[in-house]
Amino acid sequence: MPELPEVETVRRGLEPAMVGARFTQVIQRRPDLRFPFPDRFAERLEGQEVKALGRRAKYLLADLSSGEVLVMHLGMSGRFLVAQGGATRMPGEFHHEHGGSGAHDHVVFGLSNGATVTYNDARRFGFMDLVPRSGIETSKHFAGMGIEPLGNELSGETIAGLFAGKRTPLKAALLDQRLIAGLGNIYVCEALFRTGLHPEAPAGSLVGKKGEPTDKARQLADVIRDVLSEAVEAGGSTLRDHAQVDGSLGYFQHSFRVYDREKEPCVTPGCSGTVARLVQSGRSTFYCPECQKRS
DNA sequence: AACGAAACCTGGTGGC
DNA sequence: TGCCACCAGGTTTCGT
Repeated sequence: MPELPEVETVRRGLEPAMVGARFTQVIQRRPDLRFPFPDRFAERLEGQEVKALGRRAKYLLADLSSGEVLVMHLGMSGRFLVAQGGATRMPGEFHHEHGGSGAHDHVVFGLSNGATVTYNDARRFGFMDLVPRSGIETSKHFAGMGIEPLGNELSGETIAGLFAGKRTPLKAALLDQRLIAGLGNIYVCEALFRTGLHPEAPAGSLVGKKGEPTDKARQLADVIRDVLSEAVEAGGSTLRDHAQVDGSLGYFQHSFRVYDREKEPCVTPGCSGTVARLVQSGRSTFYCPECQKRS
């Protein structure tokens, strides 16, 4: 589910249920997800108040009164569902057979406000960790992480600095979380299409002779911000299941221009091209060969 | 150093 | 209908 817009959507959904509440009971149903849970995971959470819920790239960070931060990553299939306490469960809203709930509910957080937050992850590529707030920037998850694409750092200049001299394809450079952190396969495809850049063009081709950004580099920075913002606004993208913590759907998938549109006509007005698919470092890239020329 | 492929796991789908 | 190969929003690890 999760690139940056989906994670941000989850954060916004979890915030009212978690912030200001204490963990009253934490049920951890297995010893590991992608990685082992930290020692005494449930005990270190129980009794702690969630002071704030933040996001960095594709990570969720719950600030705890203990001074620790609950770090959560959703991997490919991680989902959260919030059930409000007290209220009778809405029949069929979620917890139905294929709703992503039940078989792969790995963690259940009971909160002092009566809410129940369930983490479900069929493929278990997600993980959770507890790290001290102080020094979180240098903790293993965040040391070396790239810039936040919705933050102030992203610009043509920073892209030029990050991509200078790189022969690696633009697609790979944009997926590299050490450079820009938060983009994934969908939004990279969409951003390259909107900018009219070929996914196999070398990253360094966005940098001028004196290290200055090309026009395309500046345009790409704007496009990345736009596409991510629009997706957040739409509640993320829903590919196989709900995107939001109340079981509702994101709808940005309806705004995809190239992603998963192989063989469909290019949406650019007047373009007679057809969306093509290629595989780069093991992942599908969708693009329009007419609009996105190697430069 | 830099790159790509494979690995991790389960489930859905499309083609026969 | 049934089976199976292939594909999936991510990241780490292992070979070149």
